[in-house]
Amino acid sequence: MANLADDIEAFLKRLLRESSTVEIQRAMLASKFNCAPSQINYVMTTRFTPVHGYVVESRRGGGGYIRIVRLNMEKGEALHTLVHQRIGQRLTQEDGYAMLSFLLERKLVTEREASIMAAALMQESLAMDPPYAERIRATVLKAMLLALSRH
Amino acid sequence: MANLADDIEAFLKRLLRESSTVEIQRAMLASKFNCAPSQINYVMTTRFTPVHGYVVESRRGGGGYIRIVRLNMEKGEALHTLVHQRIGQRLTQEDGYAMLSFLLERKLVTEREASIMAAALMQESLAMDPPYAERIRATVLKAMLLALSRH
DNA sequence: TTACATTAAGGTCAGAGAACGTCAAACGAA
DNA sequence: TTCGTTTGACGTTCTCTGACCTTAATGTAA
Repeated sequence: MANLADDIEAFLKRLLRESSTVEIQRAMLASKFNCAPSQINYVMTTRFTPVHGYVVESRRGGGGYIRIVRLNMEKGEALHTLVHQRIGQRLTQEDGYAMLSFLLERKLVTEREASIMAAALMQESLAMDPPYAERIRATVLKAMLLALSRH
Repeated sequence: MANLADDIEAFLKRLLRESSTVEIQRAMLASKFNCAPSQINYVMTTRFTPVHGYVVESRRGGGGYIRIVRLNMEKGEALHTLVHQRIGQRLTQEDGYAMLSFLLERKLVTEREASIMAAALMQESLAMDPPYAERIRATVLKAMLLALSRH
């Protein structure tokens, strides 16, 4: 117990109780805990994943940082249930749309938001052969923007 | 974290909220921020590209200048332009995110909406091998829902 | 007027520096 | 042994600078 990773986790979570976002510099934090900088990455990947309710963003280069964002679990409980229990490895378009109308009913998303997501899930947005990521992404974004322009 | 490029970007964008055109002298701006003149070019090429919604014109020699023009578009027009002119057959994550910040700056999307779209464009959402549509869609929807729970 | 020189801009590019990321190997407690 | 932890070497990305280049306006002498 009381190993380094746990200490760093505790330290960060204490900060995250104050505010929903914490921004640190990797080298700073590492020197504060007298460890290798890569230890910070280890803590991020083992303790601050979306499954744990956090999202980690970072930027390299001068002025770089690591930012941890605490997800709103209570408010997002339905969302987390969907993410972690209802959506498996695969998802059909119909099932996806069904979830969207569920989210709409519960007023967890606005109509605009639902239409954005529907666009991203459209068969036409995702079916590509060969499906290189950049091509798919272009199609997806176009679809989402077109969906927006209907409102 | 207080890097120069971000400061200069913020300074210029504040000016660009007042008027749609800003004209500066490179050396002036550089000395105002205590940096090398070429730093200004760096800011231009990384933050004020057409994808970000800006056009930069300049002239050398005596009386030279750098002029930044904010592309001013109505809502429908902006979306239409993005879809039909800025997004080609392929789209990198970087360019996609730049467009999202363009949409946010112009208040054409809310932060929630932008974060949904960012999620759909994430490399992790789209890079799958082999990328059958149903698998991609599952990843994409998970990502979008997680994005929602940040608000 | 022409031609050339000077001065006053901005442009480009390579390289250094500043962060963060990855991964395999070593370590260590249960 | 096993599995989570920890480190260090090496990689990638973003920022920033300085030397050198190009272009435009102006001044000057023939």
